[in-house]
Amino acid sequence: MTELSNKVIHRLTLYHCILKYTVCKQEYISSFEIADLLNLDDSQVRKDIALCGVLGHKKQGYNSADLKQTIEKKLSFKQRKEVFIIGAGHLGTALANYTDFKDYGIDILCLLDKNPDKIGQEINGKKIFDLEKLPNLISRVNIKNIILAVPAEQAQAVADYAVQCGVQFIWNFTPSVLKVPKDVTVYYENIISSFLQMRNN
Amino acid sequence: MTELSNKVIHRLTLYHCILKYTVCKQEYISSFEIADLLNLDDSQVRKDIALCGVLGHKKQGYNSADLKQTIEKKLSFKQRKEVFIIGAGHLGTALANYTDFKDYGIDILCLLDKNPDKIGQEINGKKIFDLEKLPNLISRVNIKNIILAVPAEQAQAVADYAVQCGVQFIWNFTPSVLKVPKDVTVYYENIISSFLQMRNN
DNA sequence: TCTATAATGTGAAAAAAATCACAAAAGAGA
DNA sequence: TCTCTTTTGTGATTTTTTTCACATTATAGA
Repeated sequence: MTELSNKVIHRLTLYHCILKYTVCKQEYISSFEIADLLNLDDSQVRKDIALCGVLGHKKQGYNSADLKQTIEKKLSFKQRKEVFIIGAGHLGTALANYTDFKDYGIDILCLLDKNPDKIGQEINGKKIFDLEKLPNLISRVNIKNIILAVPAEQAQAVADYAVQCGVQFIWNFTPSVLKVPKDVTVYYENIISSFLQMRNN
Repeated sequence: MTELSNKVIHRLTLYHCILKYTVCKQEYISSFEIADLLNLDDSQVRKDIALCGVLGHKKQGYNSADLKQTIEKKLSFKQRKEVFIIGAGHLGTALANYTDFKDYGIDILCLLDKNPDKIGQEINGKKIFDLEKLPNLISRVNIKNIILAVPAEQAQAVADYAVQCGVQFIWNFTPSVLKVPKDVTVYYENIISSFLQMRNN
């Protein structure tokens, strides 16, 4: 079982998006159809699919249901990752409301915020706790993953606090680079960067 | 003036995030410092910076203010792109509230939605119009760019309508692949794909 | 049953990206 | 003033990714 590169994972995710909608409409899908929708080279699509171990059928293409399911397995949609969202502002709220997350293995346990008006409220069935409760929560459920969705100015300070509480993994939605110890992983989600790339093309 | 690749743009955006915070604290920053914060190779940082045309100083590094400003120029932060947000749900609302956008050249004109309860309301000073008004708006301001932030099930139908109204450019925040004519550009913003890449590392 | 063709699967080549390695030089400190 | 060190700038190399090209073959239709 080969490791997939990020590029391949990204494309497979897009193939899966296509399959979600075509699977009930067409039994087979060809590499040309997929390539055409995404402006890719068809041989690349075939190579990506080959990495998943799915075999196509000459003159027909790939079995949609089979391919969809295999991508899900290969990308481990069933494997769970539980996270706290820190920051219950607009972005944190949008993420907490993003119901698709669970289909891909993302479980949002609850939100944390410093704003007393927000503490105690619920978003999409998820409680908002006082940020001070983070150590309690971590020791109780032993989850050390957070989504950071606070204003950029507060990002470093909140990250420092989270790290101090034992957080090991930060999915950073703020447009800021975090200084963290070597054993803590930060993954940058940067909408601005996407935009600038987009504009450049 | 060389074209920058998407990878370079992505990294430059992150360097800029660092500079935003260090520029007032330290006059010079070295390729090693940047590389260390982002887990990159230092020579790569230097090559990226060289592409911007910024010269460093031996034994000191790069002038922070100069580098920051040059990145802004190179990535055209000042160049504006005006967009409508289609979908005033949680995601659309979060995006409309994302005040940083304007610093990077993104101007959100207004939102559009089909929900009568939302039409007429305002988010962060931006009006929510009836989606039916899209043709009027397009002809009035001649902006043909949209951010698509509707539920995935509706994405294709709404995209079809938008294309029919003359939209040329779609920044697609829904987890779905859109079938559009060849002259329409779709740019996929896929949080799920990021997550799956992240998990794989 | 036969044939034409549309699709796969995959080596080979090309292009792009990342890493390595090191000369050069500017500044710090003796 | 001299030396040592730190950091840049950049060729060369390696690795990764993409594209090209085509042999193969299963199926649809005659």
